[in-house]
Amino acid sequence: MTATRTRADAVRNRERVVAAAAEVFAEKGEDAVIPEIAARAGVGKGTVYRCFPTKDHLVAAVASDRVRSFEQQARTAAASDDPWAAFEAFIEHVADAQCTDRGTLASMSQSNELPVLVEARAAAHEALRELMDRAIAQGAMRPDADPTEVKILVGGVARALAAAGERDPAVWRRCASLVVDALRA
Amino acid sequence: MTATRTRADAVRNRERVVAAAAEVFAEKGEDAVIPEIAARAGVGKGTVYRCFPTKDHLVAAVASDRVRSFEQQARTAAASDDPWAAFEAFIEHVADAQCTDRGTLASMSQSNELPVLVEARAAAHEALRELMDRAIAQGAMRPDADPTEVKILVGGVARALAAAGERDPAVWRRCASLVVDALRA
Amino acid sequence: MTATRTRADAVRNRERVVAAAAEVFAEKGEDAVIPEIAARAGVGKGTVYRCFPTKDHLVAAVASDRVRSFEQQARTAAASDDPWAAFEAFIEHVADAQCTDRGTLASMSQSNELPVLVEARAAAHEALRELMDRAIAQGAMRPDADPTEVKILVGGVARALAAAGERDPAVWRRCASLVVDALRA
Amino acid sequence: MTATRTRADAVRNRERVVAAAAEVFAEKGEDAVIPEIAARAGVGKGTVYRCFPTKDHLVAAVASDRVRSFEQQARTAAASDDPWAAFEAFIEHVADAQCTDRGTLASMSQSNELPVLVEARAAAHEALRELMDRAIAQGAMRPDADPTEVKILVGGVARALAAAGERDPAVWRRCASLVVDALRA
DNA sequence: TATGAATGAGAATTCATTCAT
DNA sequence: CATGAATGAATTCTCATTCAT
Repeated sequence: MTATRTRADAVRNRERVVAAAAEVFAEKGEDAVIPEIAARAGVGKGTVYRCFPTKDHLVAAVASDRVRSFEQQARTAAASDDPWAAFEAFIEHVADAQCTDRGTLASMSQSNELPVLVEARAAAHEALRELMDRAIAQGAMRPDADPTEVKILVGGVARALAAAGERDPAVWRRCASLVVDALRA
Repeated sequence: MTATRTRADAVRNRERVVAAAAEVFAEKGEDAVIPEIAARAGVGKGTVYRCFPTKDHLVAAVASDRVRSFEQQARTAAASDDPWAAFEAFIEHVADAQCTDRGTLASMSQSNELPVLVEARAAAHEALRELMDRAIAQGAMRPDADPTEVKILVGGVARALAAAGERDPAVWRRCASLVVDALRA
Repeated sequence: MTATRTRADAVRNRERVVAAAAEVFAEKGEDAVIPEIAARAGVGKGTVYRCFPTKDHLVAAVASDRVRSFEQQARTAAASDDPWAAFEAFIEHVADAQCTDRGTLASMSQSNELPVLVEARAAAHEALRELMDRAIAQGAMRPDADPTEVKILVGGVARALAAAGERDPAVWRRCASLVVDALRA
Repeated sequence: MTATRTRADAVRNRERVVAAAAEVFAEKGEDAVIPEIAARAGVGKGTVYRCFPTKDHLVAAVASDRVRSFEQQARTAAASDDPWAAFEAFIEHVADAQCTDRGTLASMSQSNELPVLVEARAAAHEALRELMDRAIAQGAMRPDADPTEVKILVGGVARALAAAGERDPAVWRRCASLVVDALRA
């Protein structure tokens, strides 16, 4: 019971750290530093290292949170009556989310092979595969469409928009639309 | 004579530095360091700083060289009898070039706004616009195709493939093909 | 009753901490850290600090335990019928004990001047002096032999063997034998 | 020629760093830190790292300097007409030198296996072996005397004296005398 | 009282940039 | 001019110690 109380604080701090990290990664990308994350979270550096033994663990935690969220949305989309429409919406959502942080999270975590992130990626890949299989079965998506290439195109658009510093939502919406067009049956 | 000689040496040094930097950026990406570039060029660090006042100036020089090369190829393609076919070849070439250095140069220079690079980007943009205008006029490219989006898609594929550490040329060729498909009339 | 119970728990905790610390100091030497000692003792770090206000106090406690044990053995040896033989056995035992933990405890506590350790050292010194006085009186030990030098030689052999990472018992047995030879009448 | 001038400065700095390191190691032992060494040498931290890529390299440099000096003295002693007397003098000198820095350098470098130090140790070992072989041939040293044990005893005395904080030269002179006695034929 | 979360000073190390030679 | 030695700010990460629960 006493432990529960203490844990509550720790959980709150951990969440603050993750939230602050997400913010700082989004703003600074590769240049994000632990001291700023700690300051933004309102905790000491030591607390960050208590929650995440290395910076990579923190990156993995933030990135896998996002990837897990994509997975959930892909699963929901796959259960839709109109998988193709759900796929279109999914792509748009993913591009949107990745653009929000200027794509920096994706590039930061690219070489991160910590299990939590590796597993999240695999799960998301499976979910996307199922969604696409249904869209193909529906006859709306070209039969040779592959989840790997979708990830490359969508992730690439996010990265490129970030690189260009492009902020106009219309631009990425149009890019997402091109990706969708490329996959249409 | 002495001055000429000296000037010639300086030019040679500058070229060596740029060449060495291109190599090291391609290999090490963000982890490229000045000492290694200087060593690879066979000059002292001081010489690098004589040619380029900051590391960013060196990045801009290397990146703008590449962008200028793309510009030239776009201009040549625009002069082709079959602009659409030339466009397809151009896309493939650009993707290839960016994959060669694993996209690291692109990401390194993304936030670099030095004039030499800004101008090179603008010139390349114009050249690509002309190439695409001709392909559209030819009726082979969708009329609403925009150079901005092409750069985003192609640059994005290169970045994403680099991020994934994807080495298989077949993968990026297939991605490039999807991009082309998305732009076909 | 409650107070007694509590006191009993506290004593048990203190003993656990000391035992765990002795283990960890022996294994890790200077790299021993409080968190591991606490974990090994099955208590929280806070409990360690309740028992010992600083790490030095803990080191002093562990080291003085060992020194006190040496004192007891020296006293027993001094009461022997053959003090010289008892001295030889004592030297061997001490060298053995110090080698067991690779001499790390001795080096860790070398600059520790907390009273508990200072007093233990003084008591052990007295006990050794008595043992040696008897061996000298017996005519087996050189009359000018001094406890200070014995401690230096034996402690030194232990430290040096630890430093060399020497594990072969034959080596330190031979060194101990040289020390004994040097003291023989 | 120009290079020679520059090198002169660098050499001076390197020597300052080594000297400062020897001082700080002697005073602080394992607690010696690079910033203090740099400050004592009157250079920036970066300069220390320019001379020695890691702290271990610096430790190895300082320690091997000393070991090489011991080697030279052992070689000179081995060439003496009276090897036993030279051995006695050598032992006294070594104990003296090791006591000067409270033996801390010996313990710091114990686990350092950088080639410069490994080689210095091996050379010193050979020199000591030759000196002892001559003393044994002279009939003054016990025939079973072994360089390894001598190093253990002498190094041990130095360490133990350091540990005891013993400063009185008479004490270590007497200890050295005991070591010599133990080795006498 | 016991716990362990939080702290933050401080360590090793790196590297862009400056400047004496 | 070229060189590379020197600098020191900045980064990641550790751990003794404190203190809220």
